[in-house]
Amino acid sequence: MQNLLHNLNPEQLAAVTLPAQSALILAGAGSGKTRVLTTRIAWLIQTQQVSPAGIMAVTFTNKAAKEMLARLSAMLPMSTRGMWVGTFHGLCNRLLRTHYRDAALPQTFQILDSQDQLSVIKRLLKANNIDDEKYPPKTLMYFINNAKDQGLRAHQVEAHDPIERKLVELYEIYDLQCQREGVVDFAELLLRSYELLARNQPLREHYQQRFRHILVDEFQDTNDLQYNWLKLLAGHNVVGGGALFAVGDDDQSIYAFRGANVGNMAAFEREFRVQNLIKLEQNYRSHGHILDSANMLISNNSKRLGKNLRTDAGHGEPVRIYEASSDLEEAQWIIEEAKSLMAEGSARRDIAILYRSNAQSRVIEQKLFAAGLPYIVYGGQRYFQRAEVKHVIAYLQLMDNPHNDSAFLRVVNFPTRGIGSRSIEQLQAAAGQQGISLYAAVPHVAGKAGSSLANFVRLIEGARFETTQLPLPEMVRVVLEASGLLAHYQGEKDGTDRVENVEQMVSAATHFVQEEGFGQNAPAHLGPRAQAQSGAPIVSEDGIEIFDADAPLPTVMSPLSAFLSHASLEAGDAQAQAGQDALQLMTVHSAKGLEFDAVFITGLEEGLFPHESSAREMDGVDEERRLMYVAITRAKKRLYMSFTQTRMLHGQTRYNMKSRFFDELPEEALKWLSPRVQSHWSGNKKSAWDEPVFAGGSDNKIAHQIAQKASSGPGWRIGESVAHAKFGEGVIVNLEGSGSNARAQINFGRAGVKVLDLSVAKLDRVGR
DNA sequence: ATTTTCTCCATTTTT
DNA sequence: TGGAGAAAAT
Repeated sequence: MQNLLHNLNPEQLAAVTLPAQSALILAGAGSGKTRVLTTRIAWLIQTQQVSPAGIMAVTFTNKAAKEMLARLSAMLPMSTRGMWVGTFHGLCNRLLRTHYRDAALPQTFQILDSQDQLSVIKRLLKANNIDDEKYPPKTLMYFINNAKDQGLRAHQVEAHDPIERKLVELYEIYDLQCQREGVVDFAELLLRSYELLARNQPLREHYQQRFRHILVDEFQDTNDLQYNWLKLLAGHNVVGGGALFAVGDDDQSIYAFRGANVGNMAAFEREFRVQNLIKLEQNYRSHGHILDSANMLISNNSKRLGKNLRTDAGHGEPVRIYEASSDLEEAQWIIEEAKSLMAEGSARRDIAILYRSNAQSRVIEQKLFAAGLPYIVYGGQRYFQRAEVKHVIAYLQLMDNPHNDSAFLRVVNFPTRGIGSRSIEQLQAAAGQQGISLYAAVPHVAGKAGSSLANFVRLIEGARFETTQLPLPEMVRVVLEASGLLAHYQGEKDGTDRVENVEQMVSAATHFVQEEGFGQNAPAHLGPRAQAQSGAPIVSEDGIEIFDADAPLPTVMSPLSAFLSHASLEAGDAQAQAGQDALQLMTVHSAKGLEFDAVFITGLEEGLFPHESSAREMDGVDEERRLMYVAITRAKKRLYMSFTQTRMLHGQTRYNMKSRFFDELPEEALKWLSPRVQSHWSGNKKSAWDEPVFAGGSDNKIAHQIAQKASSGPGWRIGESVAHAKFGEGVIVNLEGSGSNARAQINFGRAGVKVLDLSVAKLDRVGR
């Protein structure tokens, strides 16, 4: 106990030991948020305020959930059995598996990932003869997910025009189709379990009674449906409801584009009448100059809950800023700097190179490759998303739930077995007419097509009966053989990677069975669920079936069903070599939650960061600023920022101005490394700007004035920076005409792109 | 049934 | 510019 609270700062201690009421913890970057969350749980249990079974902890990613669980089991002497720790989707899946009947789902319902969902939608559009030019599948998918994220079923969505009315209609058909197939998409997991709790009073009360403490991480990322789900579970406005402990940082809200609503923080404070708002402002990560930069930048946002990070570490190194002439030169500079950092003793894995959009990584990768430096790019394809792995999964899905049409179509003719598009069309017609699945429609197709389809059905049935008694990994092994997948990839040239990936499914299954305790002979120490005896449903006084909420999943779910959920909900790691000692390349978004000794923030140009499309969105630039805030606060000791004059984008050279965010940083914390870089289009190699002029703050302004006086006059060139009285600073993007007809197309960034008559417009040269 | 050619697109991402 | 996905050609 003493041990537990040892080394917490006063704010952290206050948060950990709050009374059992709903509370909001505003936790700044690097303020020990996860530590507070886990210590709170441990403290509640150790002081006997609640048993592990009374606790639910919700996260957004599996990684966060795993980390929390790992830290908890290190902290607590007892088992974490009965505690519900997981992602929103994972916990909803658990709820729906346990109460599948009440949720009107088949026991073996399967989870569609985004890929599968899109394929269902494409199929649906085709089956209903909808013009996919007018209704692009992606648009419909976005429409459906958006509605579900707001908790709305098709009939609850208001349609304002004929297009929307059609989308609503298609949403309705989509849900019916999913129900027929026994599949649910990600948003459906949440909506279905929300509706389950909302409509089923005994069930709702059961869980409200049970979870005395619900703790939520990254609360600023919750969408409306997630917030309402939490409200329901926590028994908001219910006498004796549980306590909701929400931890978040409004300044790090960067997922509005996927439905996250920062407003949930303020709503929570108001609706739960939060007495205890605690701010964690002590930062344990970054040096002073870095933190000052972050603080000043974010102070430009309005609508903040308000927070200022502080550190006990000194100022540290200044933030270094570099202007490059091109994206290639920027990449080269990064490599030189990274090399010198490494020469000073930095490990490669402690250096991160961040960018706003994925496309920016290419140039950097090329230069890194040429320099022979090892690197890892985050993001990309996950293990369970790979085509060959999805094929294996499709066979397994059909064995568990043959009505999954997506799975059926994926493998009915893979490896090829003479079932062409004509046969499939026939089958789809039959299935559509009867309102049944493709699998069920097979007997309705006559002729040669019918018999090859029947053979496929026999293959699936055979595999199922053969493997009913087998442990999961052996089941997978049989499927690899029986499906012909393994042979197919073995016979493929350059197929070694695929053979490897496909065979790895067996070890993935082995690993899963051990981890989750599904094996009959799983040793008792392996996991809480392994120790449980098979539990029978408990029937409440109302006669409603309430399973023992601690019932191990094996009692409600077959190992295969569980494994398939796992494959959908935990796509696996994208980068196999993660953790290796290599430079870390990633988008700013994926850097959230991570920290590095040294960080490069690249491409800080108007239009790129902040991104131009953010200008169109409500509070878009504020969100970009929060993104920049996240980027800055990743750095512990060294922070570099760079921008370029020219950049290749979509096959065209673009001339950009430096990001407005530079104007929002404290000058005393910055060190400008380069003068205005010698422009490659200028013949004059010996300009005044070859010498470093910008040592920092005040010098900068003086240099700026001198530059304007020294070089105003005609003879404009593309790429040159200019100043206009009304539009401010801009970059010449194009020149047209000559003499008195000469006009310049100028990108003024915030003011947009203007075409100005050079004989009329008063322009000044700018040396930044 | 596979390979080649064309067309389209282009923030950010987890589940 | 370059990658993915679809249509077209062998």
